[in-house]
Amino acid sequence: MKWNDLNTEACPIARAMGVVGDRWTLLVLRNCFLGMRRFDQLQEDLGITRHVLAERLKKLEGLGLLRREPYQERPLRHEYRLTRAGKEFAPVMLSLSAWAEKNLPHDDPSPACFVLRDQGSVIDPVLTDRDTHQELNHRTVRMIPTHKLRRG
Amino acid sequence: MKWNDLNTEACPIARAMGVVGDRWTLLVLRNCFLGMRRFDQLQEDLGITRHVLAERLKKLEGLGLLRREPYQERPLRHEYRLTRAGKEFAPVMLSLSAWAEKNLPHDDPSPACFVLRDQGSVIDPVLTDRDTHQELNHRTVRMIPTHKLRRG
DNA sequence: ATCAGTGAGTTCTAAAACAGAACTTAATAT
DNA sequence: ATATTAAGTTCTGTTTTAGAACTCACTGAT
Repeated sequence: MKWNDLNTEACPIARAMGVVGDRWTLLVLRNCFLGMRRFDQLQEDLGITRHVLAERLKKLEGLGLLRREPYQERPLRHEYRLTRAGKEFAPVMLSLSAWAEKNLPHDDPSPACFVLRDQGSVIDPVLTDRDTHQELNHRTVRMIPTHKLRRG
Repeated sequence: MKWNDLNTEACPIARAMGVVGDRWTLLVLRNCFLGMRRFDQLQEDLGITRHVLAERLKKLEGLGLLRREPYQERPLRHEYRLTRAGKEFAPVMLSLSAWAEKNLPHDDPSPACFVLRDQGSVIDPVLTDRDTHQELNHRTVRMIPTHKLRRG
């Protein structure tokens, strides 16, 4: 399994590792969710080197999570915006954040949080099954090789 | 922000990046969810170098997602098991996997999948709010700096 | 008692990725 | 002409990772 073609792996978790499995990418995405779109703003806020930021933005564009759009001409300048696929990453970000808040505790409060767009109230996320409405967690869910699926 | 003390960051997403933001860690966890516990089995299945695997297992143990337990004496041998915190990572794994299946498509079916423990049926995960039962996605959720929270 | 095998690592060298800083390019503003 | 801005690119040195070989404590067979 080679790092540079994880995107060709049949396992979705391996392909997902191709997205978040390196330094900085997850934080670039977080800042995009917070509304940042410009290279310099991302660079300054994250303290990432310009070299690596440029590489990550290209990667995220290539994977289809961000798209590069001109926001002015003369001089031509581009900004980065979340695509549909990028926006759909929100539930993952939310799950991950909730997991970390619970399981990697820290004294200070989180500097950012997720709220319901309408009510503005803080979210307590639960993963559920769309059909049965059961809560999905380690007690209710099992991971198995696909070939061991019953009737499938 | 230094890689080696991401765990001291106030932002849970930054701390989460300290867990999954490097090569292999996510796949080590996936294999643990699939029931693998032994060093050699993980090494062979993943094709990771022994050096890096040893380092990742130490990291995951240090973060509290795995614990190292003797499974025989003479010679003393240890295996790695998911802790409570490790098991609670399941919803993240599930969200991430579902996101990747949808947004990083691949021709072949996934070699592993999540099923309901009781029914054995394949899962269609939805993230919801525990209080309002609203579905949580980019249309219903917003990420904001904590200091901009209304009433709080 | 020797000798091959097992499981869980450790050690070595070379390649790749990353950090930190300086440089480039096209334009505007002074 | 000179400085400033935004979005990169290029350079050098350090850290991580890949790939292979080696170690260590035992077991079981010869």
